Amino acid sequence: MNSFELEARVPDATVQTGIYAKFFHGLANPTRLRLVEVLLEGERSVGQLVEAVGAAQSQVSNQLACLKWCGYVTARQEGKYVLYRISDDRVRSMLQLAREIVADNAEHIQCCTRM
Amino acid sequence: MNSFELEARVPDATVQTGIYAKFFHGLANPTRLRLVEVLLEGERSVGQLVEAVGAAQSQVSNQLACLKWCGYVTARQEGKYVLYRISDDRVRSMLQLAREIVADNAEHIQCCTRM
DNA sequence: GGAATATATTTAAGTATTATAATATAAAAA
DNA sequence: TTTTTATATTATAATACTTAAATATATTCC
Repeated sequence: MNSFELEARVPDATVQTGIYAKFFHGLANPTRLRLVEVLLEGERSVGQLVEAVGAAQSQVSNQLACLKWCGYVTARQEGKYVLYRISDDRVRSMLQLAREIVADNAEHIQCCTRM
Repeated sequence: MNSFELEARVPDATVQTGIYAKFFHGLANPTRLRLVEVLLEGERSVGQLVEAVGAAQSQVSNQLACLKWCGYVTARQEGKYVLYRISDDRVRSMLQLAREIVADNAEHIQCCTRM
């Protein structure tokens, strides 16, 4: 039984929810979130991103691939460079909203020790 | 060396980013996201949530604990029930924004196979 | 107080993610 | 065409997450 057949047994709401969970998963990693933050300042090459986030080149490349799958970024080749940019500027609003929510609920937020 | 000492060596931006990454991680799981969606309709007991999302009681309880750590929900005891609710209604806006971004970038989004 | 119900915690096994290192590809420069 | 530079892919070991089952706690009802 493949994943399509599996999903057919699950209520629609649940399938849909899975897509958004994956979407949020894109931002659920410090390196990826940092990459998104840097890219919100403008288009960057992989090399520039490696320097900006201070992670290994292969990791940055892998995480960029993940962000691309999730639809956060798009890439274009420019000579020997590959330039990445944010696909949709509303990501900026989403991060801003998250910052506000976290700030205003600081007393409820602790360091997540489980899960 | 504990986590505080470790964090002291990392640039501030990175530490801050970690908090938001954890915050997004709260929504990066289908069961938790579904719980948040149900709770956006109103306060619910654990039992009601178990029925609504169709997961085991212990899992729901664990995921609720995670959402509580992340600051998404707060709980209060009401007799023998524990009632959960969304801490901040702006979570609704965040989910709506995510839906719009996903919808408008459908062509870039594929099923994330790596990471 | 004891049984029943509601919720929380713990444990363990299975699975997925992450970081690192090594290797591969592809464009540009020499 | 060889070398260099930029990026992508793959493999793997370490870690984290998820799920399910078992058990614990806490409240109400009898």
